[in-house]
Amino acid sequence: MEQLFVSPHGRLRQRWGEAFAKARAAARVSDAVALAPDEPRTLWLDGSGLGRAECLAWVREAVATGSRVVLMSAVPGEEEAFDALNQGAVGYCHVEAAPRQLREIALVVEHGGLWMPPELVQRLMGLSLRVVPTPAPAHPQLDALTARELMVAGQVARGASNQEIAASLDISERTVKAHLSSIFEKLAVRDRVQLALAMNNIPTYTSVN
Amino acid sequence: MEQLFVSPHGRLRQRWGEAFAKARAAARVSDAVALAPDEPRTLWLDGSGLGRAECLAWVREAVATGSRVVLMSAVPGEEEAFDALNQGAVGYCHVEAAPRQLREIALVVEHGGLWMPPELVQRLMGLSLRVVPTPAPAHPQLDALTARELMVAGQVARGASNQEIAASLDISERTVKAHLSSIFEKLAVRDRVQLALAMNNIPTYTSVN
DNA sequence: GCCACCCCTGCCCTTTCGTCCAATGCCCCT
DNA sequence: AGGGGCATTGGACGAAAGGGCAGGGGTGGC
Repeated sequence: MEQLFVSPHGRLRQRWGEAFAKARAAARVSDAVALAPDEPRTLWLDGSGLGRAECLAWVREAVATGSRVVLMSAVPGEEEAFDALNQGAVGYCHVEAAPRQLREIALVVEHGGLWMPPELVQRLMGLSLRVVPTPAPAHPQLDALTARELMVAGQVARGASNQEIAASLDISERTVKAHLSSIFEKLAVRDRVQLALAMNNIPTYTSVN
Repeated sequence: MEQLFVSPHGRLRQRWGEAFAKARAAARVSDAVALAPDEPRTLWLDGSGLGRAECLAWVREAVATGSRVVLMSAVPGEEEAFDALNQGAVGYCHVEAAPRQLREIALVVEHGGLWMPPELVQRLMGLSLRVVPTPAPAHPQLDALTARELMVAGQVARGASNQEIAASLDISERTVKAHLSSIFEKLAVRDRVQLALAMNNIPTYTSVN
C-alpha cells in the first residue's frame, strides 16, 4: 500500500516518515501519482495554508486519479469535512495528526472505511440535513494569517496550551507565543480565549458589548 | 476485541462464527453487553425483519451502552444508513455480508472509522446537502452548575476575563476564580479556553487525543 | 441544633500567558 | 546585493490564571 503525501512545502515530511516507512512525498498530485502508477494508493493532501476552494479543487483532482484521498486540514471543521467527503475523500484529519493516528487512518481507509475525527463524526451525524440557502458564515480574515499562524490558531481553537502546540509543531514555546502575538493583532482579539471563539465564529464579549 | 452479535433469531450464527472465532451472540443488547462487561466491544445488530423505527431505537439503546455499533440490514438503503449513523452507529452493512467482509468492517470500526457499503458512500455524499448546525443542545452537565457558576461560565463563554466577570457580578476576582475552579471540575475541563469551547458545544483538543 | 451546600473573601504561591527588545537564518523579489 | 516577509529563538518581565489554605456569611433539611 503506497502512502503518498502531497504538500507544497513538506514541512511535515519527517513526521510522515515516522508514520510510514515507505511514505513518499510530492508537491503536486500528478507527481505523487507518477511515483506509484499502478498500485492502489492513498493520497494524503496537506491543505494547511490553502483556502477552502483550493482545497476542494485539490481533493477533486486527487479523487479523479482513482486514489483513496485523505485531506489533512490545519483547522478541521465540520463544513470542510463534509465538503471533502462530498468531493470523494475518504478521510479527513488534522494536518498535525500523530504518526500513530495516521497509521490508524490508513488502516481504516484501506479497508473501505471513512475516517474523520471522532468529534466530527458526532457533529456531522448530529446535523440536520436540509437544503439551505446560505452556504457558510465565512471566517473574518483567516487568510491574513500565514500558514504557520493558521496551524497555531487552529490548535488554540481546540483548546490546546502553548506547551502542547509547541510539542505538536516541534518548535519552542517561545515561538508559539510569537505566532500568537501576531495572530492576536491580525484578528484583533485580546487573548487565546477570544481567539478560540473567533475561530469558531462565536461572537465575543468585547465585540458584542 | 469482542464481537457480539445481537439477533432475535440467530439464523446467521454460523456465518458469524466463521467471521470471528470469538464471536458470541445474544438475543438482546443487555445480554450481549453482559457477555463482555469491560472490554471495548462491537455490537452487530441484526435488523432483518424489524421496522425502521424499531431498528433505530435498537441502535440508540446499543450506542448508549458505550459500544461500537454496526447495524446489519436486510435491505440496505441510504436513508436507513444515515439514520443509523445519526443515532451513533459507526457501521452499516448487509445482514448477509460475507465473513471476510465482516472482518474488514470490524477492522475499520475498531480503528475509529465509519463503514458503509461503497455505493452508499457515493450516494450519501453525492447528495447536494447543506449542513445546518443543530440548534445547539446545551452542554450535558450544565445543570450540575449552580446559578452563580452558570453566570461565570456564561461570561467565560463569551471571552470575558476574570476582572470583567468580577466587575460585572460585583464580586471579587478571587471569588470568580473559586467559581471557576468548581466549574472546571464539574465540567471536566482544564482551563477557561476549554470551558469557553465546551459552553459552545465545540469539541476540545484533549478530549480527542 | 447540626450538617450540607452555596456564596463570598483574604493571602500567598506556582504556572501560564502575553509582550518588549533583540537576533539569526531562509526565501523571494527587485 | 539589498530589502522585506516569514519562521525561529533567547532573556526578561509584568499580567493573568489557577489553586491551596483558611476562613466569613447565608439557607435549608433532618
